[in-house]
Amino acid sequence: MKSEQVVHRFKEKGYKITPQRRAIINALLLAKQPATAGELLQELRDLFPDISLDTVYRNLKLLTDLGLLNQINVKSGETSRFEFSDCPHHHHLVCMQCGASRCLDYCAMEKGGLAAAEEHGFEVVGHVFEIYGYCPGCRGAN
Amino acid sequence: MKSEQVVHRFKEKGYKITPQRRAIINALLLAKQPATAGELLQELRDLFPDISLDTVYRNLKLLTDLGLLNQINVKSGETSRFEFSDCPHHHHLVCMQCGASRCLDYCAMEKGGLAAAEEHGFEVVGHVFEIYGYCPGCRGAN
DNA sequence: ATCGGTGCAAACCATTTGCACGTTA
DNA sequence: TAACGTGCAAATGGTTTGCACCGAT
Repeated sequence: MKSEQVVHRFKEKGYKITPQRRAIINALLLAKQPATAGELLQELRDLFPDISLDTVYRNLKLLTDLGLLNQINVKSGETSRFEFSDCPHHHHLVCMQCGASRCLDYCAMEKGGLAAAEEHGFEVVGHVFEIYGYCPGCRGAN
Repeated sequence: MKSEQVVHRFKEKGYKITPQRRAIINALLLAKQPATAGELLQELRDLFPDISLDTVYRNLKLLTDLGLLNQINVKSGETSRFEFSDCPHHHHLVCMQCGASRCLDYCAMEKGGLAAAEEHGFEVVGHVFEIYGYCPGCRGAN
């Protein structure tokens, strides 16, 4: 997804485009892996020393509500990660040592999960599939 | 799983058995669905008006660390649910309306997820697979 | 000139922790 | 009686909200 497409979606909905918003979008687009609000704040501080964490959260929430971002929840109480949702549907490998989150082009739902859910009369809206473990760099390091 | 088995595991590990502990174990065993700390507190108050939420949390954590409970995380910031882990490995259907959590005898990992993860040199420790949507009772109610 | 967006500070909520006392083994 | 477990209160960490000002449209 390109920055301008996101900006366009914003204008379409009547939202204004601020420098902070552009910066948040760009930081997310440049991120090599799904990012946390805190990580984004760090990077954004370079350009906007005064940007606040609440602005980051507000915009992440807005982008998520617009359906542009996926929110990846790891554990209750742990921080969420965000990524653009336009990439082909996929899930993640989450490293328990370094916290890195790699994308995985395998979807559990496609392999029967959906059918299993609907057997129960459930109307499926979404799903989470996350694998925890240690990435190659961290294996055995602990 | 029976209450006495759990108690036995506790003693084995050198933990003491208190009335509160027994009550928490029983409340979890009786629960019709994975329970939250708050729900458990409510029920426990009948027997122990003075039991505190921290005691519930402490014991849920202990039981989880001993591998006796599964902790089901929904969203970051939302409360976790707990269930005994001795039932055959499975996942959940979580209703976004009423919060009910039904068990599902389908495991995404078994269908190829594990292989997909190991392709990346990842050492798999655990995984989460949760399906969100609306249960039969809540469909269309919103 | 509006009205939405921002920074700041304070509020919130689930969960955790420090401490002194009570209870189990 | 020696740990360990508990209740209480306070701390924590992620996230949200109220408010007054500022900036995009």
